[in-house]
Amino acid sequence: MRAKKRATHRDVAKLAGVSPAVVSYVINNGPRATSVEARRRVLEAIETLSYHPSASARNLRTQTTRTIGFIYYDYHPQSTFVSPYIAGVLTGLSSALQEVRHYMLPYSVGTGENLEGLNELLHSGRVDGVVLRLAQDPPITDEVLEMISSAGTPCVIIERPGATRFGLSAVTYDDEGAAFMATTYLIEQGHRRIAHIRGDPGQLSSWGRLAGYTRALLDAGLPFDESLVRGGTWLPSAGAEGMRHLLDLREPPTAVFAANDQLALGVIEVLRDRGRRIPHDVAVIGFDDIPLAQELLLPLTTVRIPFAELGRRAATLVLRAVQDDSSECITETVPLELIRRLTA
Amino acid sequence: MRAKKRATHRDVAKLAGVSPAVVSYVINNGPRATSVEARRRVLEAIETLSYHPSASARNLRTQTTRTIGFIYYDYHPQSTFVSPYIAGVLTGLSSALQEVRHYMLPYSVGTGENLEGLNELLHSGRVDGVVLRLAQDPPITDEVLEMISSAGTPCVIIERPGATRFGLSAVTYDDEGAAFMATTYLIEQGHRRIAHIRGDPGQLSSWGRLAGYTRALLDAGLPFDESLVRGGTWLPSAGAEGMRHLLDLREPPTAVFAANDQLALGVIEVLRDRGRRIPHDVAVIGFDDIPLAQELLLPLTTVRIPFAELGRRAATLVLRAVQDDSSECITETVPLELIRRLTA
DNA sequence: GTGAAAGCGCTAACAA
DNA sequence: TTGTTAGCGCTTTCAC
Repeated sequence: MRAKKRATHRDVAKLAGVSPAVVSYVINNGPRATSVEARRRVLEAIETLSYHPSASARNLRTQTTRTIGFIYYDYHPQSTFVSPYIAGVLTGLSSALQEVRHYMLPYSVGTGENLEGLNELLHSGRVDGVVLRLAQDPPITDEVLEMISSAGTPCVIIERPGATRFGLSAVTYDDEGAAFMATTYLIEQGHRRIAHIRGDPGQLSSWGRLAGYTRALLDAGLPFDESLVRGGTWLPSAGAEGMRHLLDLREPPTAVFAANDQLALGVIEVLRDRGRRIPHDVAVIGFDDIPLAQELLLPLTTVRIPFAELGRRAATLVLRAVQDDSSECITETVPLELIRRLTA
Repeated sequence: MRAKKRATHRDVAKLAGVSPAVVSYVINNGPRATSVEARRRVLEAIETLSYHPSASARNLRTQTTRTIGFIYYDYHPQSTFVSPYIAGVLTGLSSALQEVRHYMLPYSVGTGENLEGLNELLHSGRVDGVVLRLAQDPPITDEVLEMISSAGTPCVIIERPGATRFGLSAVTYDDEGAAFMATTYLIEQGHRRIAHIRGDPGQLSSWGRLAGYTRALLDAGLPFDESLVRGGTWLPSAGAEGMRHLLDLREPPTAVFAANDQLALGVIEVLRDRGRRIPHDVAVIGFDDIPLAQELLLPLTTVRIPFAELGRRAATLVLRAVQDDSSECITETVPLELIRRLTA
């Protein structure tokens, strides 16, 4: 059954009694006009033969593939896609591409041999362009950027501004501004002692969020109290430990701004164990808006990062760059939003 | 810069002073042997020209693409990849493919027009085979299966046994058996009143898990008490509501087997609010082992579904089917494991 | 062990 | 409006 050979455009042409060129004109609606009659016959022949153009032949002929690579850095080879961050981007990117009949080819880098594979991917013409989502720090980053830049493949970076050195477009967001917004919101609610659980100091986001928190305090004329800043990783356990320390303070905070939702989860667990009421005794704000945040018994107030939107915008930018070689490279910053739920 | 044309095998041949055929022999290590000297010169020329073979040309010539499609059903277009289920499969599948230098092309179905796109994907020769991960019930399923089957593309189904009607291989797991195992474990711990929070009755898993729970009770000579079965969706809220009812019973259960981890999360929140100690007063077991399960302050005892492993096995099967057209179709069942943590 | 040449299936330039 | 044909870059058969 699979032995039966697929029909080609020649078969269609023969059956329809036209030349192969006309078949192409009909399929592609151009670049030449066709008579109504010819068109009808071709369409009919296509139908009866259940003809589908060969993607490989088209790709070769047109030197284009309708495919965009999604290059991502592999933090945890065991569970890459499980991270809501990459997953969200992937969702937006793939659906945006699918809407315009393009395909997405995910490719993970992180190990040396994958890097060689990436080079091949970039140079083999398998993709028309790429979207990049790398971690913000590891040394691999520059190597990858260098590789992509020198391959000349149109590229858009997600979540990493300032790749301007390589002349690449980017879609990013403003950690500092959002942290400022979240903290200011707490202040407006009347809080005066506001703690911050920070993330991994090895990642830029962590610093941006800390900076926004600090600026909000200073702007409001509140003192910056170092003992109110805890944490140091992105995991719930750090949130829990941080909160325990904070509660043991002589003057505990009445509100906590956690650098991400996982930390906030840990914070909340401890508050519950200690019998504190949320948000009455202690208010909590997270960051990211992971899916679980709204499914909790006590839905989490948090700053939403619209990951899917990042992916969609990246799709638009990269497609534009593919189409118009001379399009200038720009950095888009998507606005972040405070999602008010029940914890603050 | 991007205007500069890429080198082709002819350029390499010319520079190395050999014929194009030899370049091919060297690149592919065959099918003909080459002299050491010729090989050296070709390799050198490749290096200096930084030549990379064109994927499109190869695909056309060899009628193969080193690409496997991953077709998935789009429950939530907004957050497809966020589901740990699809995400886990994707992780295993993509890394297994990448290891053998293949590519993965995710394609979401769920809307009518995507279905037409799927047909094109299958017939255009853009992929050598596909892996399918559909929901277990929606009507779209049969249509998709029919389409794939008639396209003759090698295909492996994930998480859905009994597609034997279409003669497709499958990788699946045993819900009933695992539920039996989990419940039996609770019985062995001395529990006599064990509740079950079930999932969405529209999905097969939900029934399998209920069946395993029931069988375990009967096997142990315990009565099946209908009032101990609650739930009806997969969401934490159903777990919470179910647990509230259970606690209000005249004789509340001492253990709960939740049909998935989200439900277990809801169960646990309620137990905490009501001041019950876990697992001392009430033991809780979940199902799935979502990433969060082990990050909780009280890590969750649960049945692990090795999603990444499902993906890896599917990769193996589909690659085999692609290579060997006549390979028979088989169903692999991956074993499920009880992960003992702190809630039971 | 190597070269010449055919041809994978398509698009588009050229000619009519 | 249509037919003819070259050629995208590669692999592989055939001839040497």
